[in-house]
Amino acid sequence: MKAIDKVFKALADPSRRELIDRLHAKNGQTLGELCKGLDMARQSVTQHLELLEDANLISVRRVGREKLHTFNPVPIHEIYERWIRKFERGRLDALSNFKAKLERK
Amino acid sequence: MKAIDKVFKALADPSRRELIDRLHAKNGQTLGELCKGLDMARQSVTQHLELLEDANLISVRRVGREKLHTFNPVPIHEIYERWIRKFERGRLDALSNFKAKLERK
DNA sequence: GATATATGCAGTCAAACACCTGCATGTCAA
DNA sequence: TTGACATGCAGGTGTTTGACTGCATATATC
Repeated sequence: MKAIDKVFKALADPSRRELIDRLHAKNGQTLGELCKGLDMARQSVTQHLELLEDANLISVRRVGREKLHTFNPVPIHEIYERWIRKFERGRLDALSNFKAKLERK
Repeated sequence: MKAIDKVFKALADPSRRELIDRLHAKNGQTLGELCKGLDMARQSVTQHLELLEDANLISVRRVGREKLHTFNPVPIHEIYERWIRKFERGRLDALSNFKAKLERK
């Protein structure tokens, strides 16, 4: 499976997007920390995190008996650059008009 | 299911993203047209299109015996605004610095 | 060492997904 | 009106997903 496909798949689930949001708000959280308030079993959270890791959206390091998670924004940038940006053509044009106007001053 | 969830789900499949790409390249294509080159049965394509329509990513109108499809960029804009943009903070800051510099001139 | 805590591993299960086939209906055109 | 064409509808199937439970292992703390 292509890397970009994994990212889109990973983002398809609301629980996983919430996990990303939480890590973006506070990086380095443990598995246990991430479980709190996510009304589902620890194992389910683990599975979601594995999927996110496989899509390179988070990275993991062990410290003692704890597992610390870090959000990686690169794949989301790539999705934006390679796929979403082309649908934002209008806005990009607006920006380049803005620049052009300034250069004419 | 929340509207934004439907959009993410709809984007999770590569075939559906290809359909969007194709409609973005050329709007108003019929079902038959969209089937060509998409190595799968017509019914499968229909299902994908239904899902895209449900996510409001395309709209459909009938003309005679044909079904014409039109791409709607709004949900993708919304995903960008409501979810992706916050991870692009660095770039946004760069833009506002750019503006600030200009205003100081 | 004993106990509590954090996470890992294996297996189960229902529902959703992504595909298919066969037949039906509706529309255009000769 | 009849034949060709575009799409719709119903139902079937194998795989993946998203959740669970129970038990195992590793690490910190007393």
